[in-house]
Amino acid sequence: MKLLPVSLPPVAAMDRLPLSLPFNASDLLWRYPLGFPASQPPMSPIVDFKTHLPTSLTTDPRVWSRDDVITFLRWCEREFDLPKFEMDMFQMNGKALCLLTKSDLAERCPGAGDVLHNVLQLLVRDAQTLQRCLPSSPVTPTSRHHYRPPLAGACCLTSRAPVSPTLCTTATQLRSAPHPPLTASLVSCHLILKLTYSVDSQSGSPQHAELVTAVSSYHSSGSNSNGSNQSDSDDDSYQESLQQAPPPSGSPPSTPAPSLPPGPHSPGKDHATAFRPVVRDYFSCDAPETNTNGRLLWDFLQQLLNDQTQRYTNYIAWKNRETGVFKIVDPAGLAKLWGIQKNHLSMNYDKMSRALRYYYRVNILRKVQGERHCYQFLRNPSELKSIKNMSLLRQQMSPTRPTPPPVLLPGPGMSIKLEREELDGDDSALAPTIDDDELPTDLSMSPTVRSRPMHFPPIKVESSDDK
DNA sequence: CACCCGGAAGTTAT
DNA sequence: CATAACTTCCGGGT
Repeated sequence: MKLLPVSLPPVAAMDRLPLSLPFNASDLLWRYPLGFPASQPPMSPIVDFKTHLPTSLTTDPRVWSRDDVITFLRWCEREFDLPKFEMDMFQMNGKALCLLTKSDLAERCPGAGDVLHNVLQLLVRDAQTLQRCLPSSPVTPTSRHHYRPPLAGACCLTSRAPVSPTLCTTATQLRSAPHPPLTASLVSCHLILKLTYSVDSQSGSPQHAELVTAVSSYHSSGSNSNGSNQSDSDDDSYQESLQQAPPPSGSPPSTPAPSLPPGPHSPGKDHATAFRPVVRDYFSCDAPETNTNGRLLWDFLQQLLNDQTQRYTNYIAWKNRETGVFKIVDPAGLAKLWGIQKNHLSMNYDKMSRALRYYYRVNILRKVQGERHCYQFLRNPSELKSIKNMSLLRQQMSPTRPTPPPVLLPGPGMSIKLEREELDGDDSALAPTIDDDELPTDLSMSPTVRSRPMHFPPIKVESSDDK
């Protein structure tokens, strides 16, 4: 009997991707999530079973015909060594199948209901996620906008009823077509916001108005986003229209760059066979639960930093990719982008940098001392995602959170900085070697977590290309 | 004055 | 409802 596709994969499978190792020679790939296609991290067991779906089936079970349902059930019998299904009990299309509860399924196929239910749930959830994922720029709103029901008017940008083969074509084209420059992304953002809000009968609401003006405002400020002061007070310059707004300075012309995960997807049946493998190249879409998709700040920064066409180098750029050191070139501009991403339109560098500082305590980031706007990633993206998984797993598997090991608090007069300098030792290491179990992922101010001292002394970085 | 730091409290999505 | 991950504000240091 094969591994059942249950919701929670074994911890060992999730937290030990090859790339999550401490930084040995082969791990220099760690700053290059976009280099993965050549050496993809292995798929999680959850996702893996989908690769074996009959090619005649789309990945979205909700669009299956009756025949598809039968095909799927036959496949499940084989794939999971299930007892033979009574096919008369499944004279329904995929949509109906998906509506069956676990107990419904258990009635229809005793002993296999759970498996069937899990498989279907995973397929549905994945399909839903992929639909939400359509806009691929990191500078687009995530969760709160895309979790709304698909909207006809927005389908070209966000999602569409799952059956459309045209979307499949569109999605493929989107991936292969020249990637829109930032301006286009923001216009898309604007359109998505407008359309999704109008669904809620909120068009014209203060929030709606604010969103639109904020994007416009960003465009107008983009022309002079040279790192100079551009704080909250620029919210009063909304005059420029989106169409007239110039792209951010130095924004390169459109270039092919299907770089920003996740890619668009729809399971149009005719295209499913050819389409499915392509979609899986975007590993961030492989595991919906772990796809932060730019919602988290570190992920957002990584996406900007690793943009294949380097569209965001005027905002943020690697200083040393190997060591994870990067520089925020345009603090105000980057903060704006982050604000748009999170729909916190009064975001500024002060606030964003506070969020960055919270990463210090969990060893995701550290400051490059003496270098303005320079930070260093201490963990690669795959590690961070793995850690996130572990954290989730822990919460789901144990009713009580394990208490962190006792840590000596620095005395009242002792600053953390001093302690860091005293620690010393593994400074020469390219990157820290911490047991994942030690790494807190909770950024909250909980005293149980906060007391952990930093392990790494501040570093100096060669600043040849920086003043 | 612009960073940078971290405490404290609040917010939002999950 | 609990929690994670910020967001917002701020006083203090460089």
